[in-house]
Amino acid sequence: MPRPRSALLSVELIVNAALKLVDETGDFSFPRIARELGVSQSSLYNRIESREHIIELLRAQLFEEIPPQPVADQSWQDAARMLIRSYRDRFAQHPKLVPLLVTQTVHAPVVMGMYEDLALTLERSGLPTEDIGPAIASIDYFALGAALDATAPDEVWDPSPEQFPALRRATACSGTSAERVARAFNFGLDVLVAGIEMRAKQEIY
Amino acid sequence: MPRPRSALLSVELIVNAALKLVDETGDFSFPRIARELGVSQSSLYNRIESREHIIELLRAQLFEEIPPQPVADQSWQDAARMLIRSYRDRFAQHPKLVPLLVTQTVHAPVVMGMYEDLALTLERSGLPTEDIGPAIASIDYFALGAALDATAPDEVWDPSPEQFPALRRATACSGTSAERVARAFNFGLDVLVAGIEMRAKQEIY
DNA sequence: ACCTGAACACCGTTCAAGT
DNA sequence: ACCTGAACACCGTTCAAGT
Repeated sequence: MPRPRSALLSVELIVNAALKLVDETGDFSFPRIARELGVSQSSLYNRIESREHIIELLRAQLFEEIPPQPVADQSWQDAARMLIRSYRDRFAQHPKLVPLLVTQTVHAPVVMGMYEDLALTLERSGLPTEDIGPAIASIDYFALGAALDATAPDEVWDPSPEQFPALRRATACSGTSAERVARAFNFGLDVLVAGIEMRAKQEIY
Repeated sequence: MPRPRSALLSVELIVNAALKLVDETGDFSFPRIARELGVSQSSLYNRIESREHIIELLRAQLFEEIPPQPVADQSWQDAARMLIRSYRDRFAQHPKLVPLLVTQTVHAPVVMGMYEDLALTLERSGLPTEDIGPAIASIDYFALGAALDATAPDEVWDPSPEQFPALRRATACSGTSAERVARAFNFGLDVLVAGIEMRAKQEIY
């Protein structure tokens, strides 16, 4: 008797169903994945270990969808800008996934690859070795925060002008929420790269 | 017949119980708050509207525990550094609360007060008006990311040296997790302020 | 080896009922 | 006005039982 041609389930099917649910509803659950795949809830545990495991697989998925681009033949500034941008773009692909990712430590080796590229790039900047780690972390903080903000619902951020005049001036003509986030990201990216450049030149101590 | 001397419940009691549970376990729930206060779960809904409402009250609590310090009699650089630091310190007070806060939009007016101070400070830097919003957002991203990282469990971040040599060099002697985060925060803070200073001087475009 | 059904210990929220 | 108990529709995870 031949063994069954195809199993009902696979890690890939589970991850895809989870991602689809996240994109559509902002979250996933075992019951809903099982329903989506026409399978019982408990059978999922034959392929994956836990909810956290699924989240880790989703993170890896984010880095496998868009292959990393070679970056060695540019100035370190342009290379850094490119890496940070592509990091952000991965999150932008599935914005609703971001909140699920930020509270969990990274295990996926694919993600490490990007950190490695960033480390290599920052070494070219002339930044002292002990500053490379902090620089990577700072960039990570910034990109994560920006990704989280992009997730937030469009809210008319109108903070009672009479109480907060400077804030009103600052947010007066800031356009749509997406434009606001994009401008903030571009600004922060320039400022970070410029700041790192100064630090590398020892112009700040 | 006199009315009861004191109600069994108050918003303050609920918020304090929730914060205690978060500090101890990393989360709160209606059943556990109710048990803590010796009260039925459904009675909580007489004082608060939803789980999200409690989270918003916890955020406000974070800003009321430490009163904001006056900041007008310093250089804008020192003032900015101070504001960003105190922002981060609020999170550090209750690290396990941070993951609950980052995925929810801000409503608390207390928080707006800090943004207003930051806006006033950045105006003094000479930054063009249209850059103030992006600057505040970038700082917010950075501080939030740093706070999230401080929450993460101490993990020996040892990424198989042979695969990621630059990453290994960067993280070689980075000490404890708390030290690592502190160094990253200090580095990023300097870099951000220096970058904003350059931008204000039109030295970058 | 893989899948199912039932069970367990949790959630947030609502609502009729009591005082 | 405030509190309770019961109910509802959800969770993640385990495990004996089937094939």
